[in-house]
Formats: sequence, C-alpha cells, structure tokens
Amino acid sequence: MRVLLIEDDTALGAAIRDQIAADGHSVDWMGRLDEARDALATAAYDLVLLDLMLPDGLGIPFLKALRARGDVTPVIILTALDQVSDRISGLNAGADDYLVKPFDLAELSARIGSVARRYTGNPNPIVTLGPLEIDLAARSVRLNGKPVVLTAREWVLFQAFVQRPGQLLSKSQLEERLYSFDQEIDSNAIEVHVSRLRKKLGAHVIETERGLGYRLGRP
Amino acid sequence: MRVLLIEDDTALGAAIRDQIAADGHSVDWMGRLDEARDALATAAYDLVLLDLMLPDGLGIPFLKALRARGDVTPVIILTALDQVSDRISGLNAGADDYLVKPFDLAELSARIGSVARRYTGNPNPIVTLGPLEIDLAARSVRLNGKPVVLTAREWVLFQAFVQRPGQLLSKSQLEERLYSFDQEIDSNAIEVHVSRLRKKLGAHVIETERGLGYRLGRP
DNA sequence: CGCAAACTGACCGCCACCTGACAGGCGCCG
DNA sequence: CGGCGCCTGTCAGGTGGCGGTCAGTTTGCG
Repeated sequence: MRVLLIEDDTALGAAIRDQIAADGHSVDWMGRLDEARDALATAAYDLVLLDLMLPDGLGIPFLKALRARGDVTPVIILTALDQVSDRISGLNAGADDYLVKPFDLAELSARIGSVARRYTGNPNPIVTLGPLEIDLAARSVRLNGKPVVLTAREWVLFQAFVQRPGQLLSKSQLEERLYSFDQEIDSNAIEVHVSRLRKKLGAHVIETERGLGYRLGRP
Repeated sequence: MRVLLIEDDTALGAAIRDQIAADGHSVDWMGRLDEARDALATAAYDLVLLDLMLPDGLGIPFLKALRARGDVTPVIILTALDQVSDRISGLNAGADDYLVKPFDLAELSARIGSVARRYTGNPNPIVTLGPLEIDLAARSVRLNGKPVVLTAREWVLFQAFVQRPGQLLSKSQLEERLYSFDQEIDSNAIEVHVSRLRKKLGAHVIETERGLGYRLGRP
C-alpha cells in the first residue's frame, strides 16, 4: 500500500514513516502542502496521513479542495489540537478518521490496517438505502443492482447526504462542501446537481425542504 | 439546552433569541464580550453563538482565549464578513460552525440541532403529546408513528403551541410570532393555518377559546 | 332566535425550485 | 497539436407548492 504522509515535525514524521514502513507499506513523506499537492498530482496513493498545521497552510482547506476535486483517497487526520471542533470540521471536510497527538504508533498501525482492509480486503461496507447500494469506500452506487456512474461533483454531493442520513442540509452547507472558499457561486448549481442526481438515482432519493434545503429521502 | 448568544445588534439578537427559545432551548443574550465572559464564568452552556464584531472587541481572540482555557463548549460563529480569512481563522480558532449574515433563522435552528445531536451523541429529545411525537430540533412530527409534513408557517405556529403546552395564545400573539412587525395582516390567516394544522394533526390538537384565542389540547 | 366569531373549501398570485439547453473548459487520445 | 467528448456552471422558461384572501357556512353564546 502506498501512503502519503504530510507532517512537518521531523521527529514525529520520521517515527511515523518508520512505523508504516515496518508494517510493509511504502511511504512518501512531505513537510509542506504544496509538495503534497505535487505528489498527489503525480502518483496514486492508497492513504493520506494529514497533519492539520503545516508551514504553508492548514490541512482542512487542503482536504476540502481535495474532496471537491472528487478525490476519494482515504485520509486520516493527525492533529495536536485535542479539540472536538477540529475533529468535527475534519470529518465534515471528508476525512475518514483522525488521530490525536500524541498517539501510540501501534494505534496508528491498527488504523492503517483497518483502512487497508477496507480498501484491499474483500468485503467493503455497503450502505443500503431502499433500492440503492452505496459502497463509500469504492465510490460506487448501484440502483436495483445496476451500477450507476456518478461524476466527481455528483459523488461529493451524494456522499454529503449519505454520511448524514436524514439530516437537513442547507444549500450553503452543500456549497461549502462542493466548493473551496475562494469560489463564488451565485447560481443554482446545487439545484442542478440535485436534479442530475435524482435523474440518475431516482426522484425520491433526495427530498426538498422548501426554503431550508435538502435531505436524504426515507426509503 | 442552554445557549449563550453574543450579539450587539438588538434587532437581530432579539430575532435569534426568540427563534432559539421557540426551539425549546433557554437563551442568555449578551451584547458585549465582557458580559459574555462573566456569563461563561458563572454558568455552564451547551452552545455559544458568537458575533465577530462586538463593541468591546473581536470575537476571534475571545474564542481563542476560551479554547486556550480548555473550554470545549461548541461555538457557532455569526459573521457579516463573508471573507475567506475570517471563516478560516474562525474555524482554526476552534469554532464548530459558522453562519454568514444574513442567514435564515430556520437554518440557524437546523445547525443548532445538528450541534446538539453531535455533542450529546443521542437522537434529539422527543416531545410526546398523545398520538403525536414532536422532534423540535429536527423539525419533524409524527402522528401515530407516521411522519407528517408541515410547511414553514405551519411549523412555526405549531411550535408556538408545543413550546407552551396548555397555555392560551391570542391571535395577536400568534400573528406576532408568524409575521414581522411591519407586515399588516387584516384577515383570518391564523384561523386558516389553525384549520390546516387540525386537518393534518387531528382536530383535537388545538382547542378554540372563543373570543380569546387558542391553546394546545390535552390529549 | 340573532349576532358575532370561527371554520373551511376554494381561489389565485408569487416565489422557490426544477429542468432542458447551451457553452466554456479540461482531459484524453490519436 | 488538433479534435472530440464529458463535466459542470449558467440561464431561462416552466410549474407546483405555499400561503393570504374571500365567501359561504357553522358554531357558540346571550
């Protein structure tokens, strides 16, 4: 398994790298976000370990941008900030898991193994929603057993609903999820994507809460 | 849930306070940071709503100081500054979520409910009234187990009754609740909405006190 | 019995939302 | 490097639900 480690603390970074290598995976270790961007653009990784405080920026916007591009590489956040808020914003941004420093290297191994099993092991966890079967790890959806192909944006949007079943999501919340901070969207792009999702997955999949937003339909 | 609202705009503050109260939470409303500091020192809150521009200082340093003291009370930022830097620094300072003014009060409710759910880890508290199950935070009602869809106005009206079970509410009180002060309503709109509510939720839900107003029926 | 208050079915204008069409952009492939 | 196809934001026209108004009827009280 190929792992991208983004961590600027040299001592901690080296320790993590060695641990992962000892587990039999290959590691690329970057200390800055721009280096990490280059690495992700040129190579395929099975897992990203992301520190939240890097010398050239924050991890959360980086992760959001990654997800907005449709990248579904599993990401585990490493944070020294033992604050619920950071973990929540991290998970909201699309992280798969998080570890609070200082953490036990054995625990890191366990989490990586879990991800590895999820991604290379045979059975992926499948979420079933009426006629829909969603494999979040494999980024695939089936409607009545037939595979449905979603585009990057559609997947990000759909994922947002599946991760919070039944919860109301306002348009602005969805825009945050789909677009990075600097993008200005003054249109009905969300409506259009919802419409396209309904066309592919069935009209009842996403319900409109007039004046408030959308939520996943109860099957 | 106890909410601390820190907002110096009197009109907006009052509107937010009323909305939170309508959701069944208790609110303390402060217009200045030093007042808020005192409030936080003397009482325990489950949520803080923080405006970023207060007359005696900025919200971000206030939030940072809060977190530095180890306080993990969830904080939602209210800001008129729709700027990348403010939002990022807000989240980085330890905010859990933010809302850009002007925002819909219903959206505020939804986010508060979301925060409440995340932190308690439990589903929302359900108010049971005979055959009715009301989830104020999720804005949902069930009649004999079957979900009933209420429109925006219907919900606001129903909420007013559920919040004060058994209490008499005059038409003018309800009009105040449904409409902003500048709106002129010279009709039987309240009667019509009551009628529609009874149709959806059962005739006995709301009782008429002829010449005085309405009250929630005893099941 | 008479009157006022309340009820409710119907109507209609407005606005949030939907959706088909289109074009710019980007990657891919020959 | 040029052409092609897919993705996705924008726009405009359509529509359907929401909610205020009205009118005819019913209810309750003196």
